[in-house]
Amino acid sequence: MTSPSPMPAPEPASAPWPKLRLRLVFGDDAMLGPGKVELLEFIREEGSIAAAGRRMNMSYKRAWMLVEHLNAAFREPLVDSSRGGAKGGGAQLTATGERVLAEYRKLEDRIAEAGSSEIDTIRSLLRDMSDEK
Amino acid sequence: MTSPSPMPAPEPASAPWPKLRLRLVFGDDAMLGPGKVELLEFIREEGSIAAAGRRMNMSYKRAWMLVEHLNAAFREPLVDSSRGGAKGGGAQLTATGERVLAEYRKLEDRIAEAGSSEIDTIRSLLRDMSDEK
DNA sequence: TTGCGATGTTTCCGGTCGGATATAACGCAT
DNA sequence: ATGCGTTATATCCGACCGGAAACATCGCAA
Repeated sequence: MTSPSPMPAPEPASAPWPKLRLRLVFGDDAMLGPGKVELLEFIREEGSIAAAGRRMNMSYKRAWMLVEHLNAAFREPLVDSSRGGAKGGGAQLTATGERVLAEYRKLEDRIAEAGSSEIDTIRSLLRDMSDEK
Repeated sequence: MTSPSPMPAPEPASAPWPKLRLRLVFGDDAMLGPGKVELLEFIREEGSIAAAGRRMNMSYKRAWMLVEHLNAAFREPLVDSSRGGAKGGGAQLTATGERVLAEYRKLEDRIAEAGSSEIDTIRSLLRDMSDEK
């Protein structure tokens, strides 16, 4: 019988390398990558551009600029922000924003699975990183 | 019946967007992405780091630095270079270099296929790029 | 009506990245 | 021995990026 051990870790936890990052490039300088996506995720959780930026160790200026670029790149804005009000203002994802976020995450999963073979091969060729500074 | 039109284009040719880029991150600043891989490919074709760099509009300094980083990141070097000789010197991929290059390209193909559904969805949400400056 | 907290916007400035440049080392051909 | 073309390496410097900070704006609450 299979061990009933309550292994809560679906991933080995000892081999996060190499980590896969993907970026969608559409146009000369318009792109969607891990950074903007994580920002979207944090905006969704925090309800604020500033708070999301702080959580990512990012200046408000940069966070706001990324949101502006995101909103400009898509037909409909991904982030809806408002000033004033009880809590001073805030921001949340639009339906399109939620959609893009979900789709990107799904894409990540699909890709990690589809490429696991090649990734393993490349990892086997990598230098051991246990002694890196 | 379906039209027997000799549609030769499996892709619309007008919609290369979004283009997918992937990067393998292993460590704090060690990574493998489209840039280094293309450099590997050109070194293989040109037999020279300098020529490959020129082909990519890249200074020799930068090209050489990328090769150095590549060689440092893997157990065995990916590029074997030599100075002097009839043609002044040259560089070519090692067996490991060929392997990594091929594996990365294969990974790209696998991923483009596995993620086509999500990519299409995201593309449908993108602003039309036909009128970009 | 005053205050608050967030968004929106501008200006300033320092660190860093990478190009340009110069130079040395190398090994074969002539 | 000299020349050549490439690899290898150091120095200099301008451009660009992004953070810091200051400030204006907004709308509700007290």
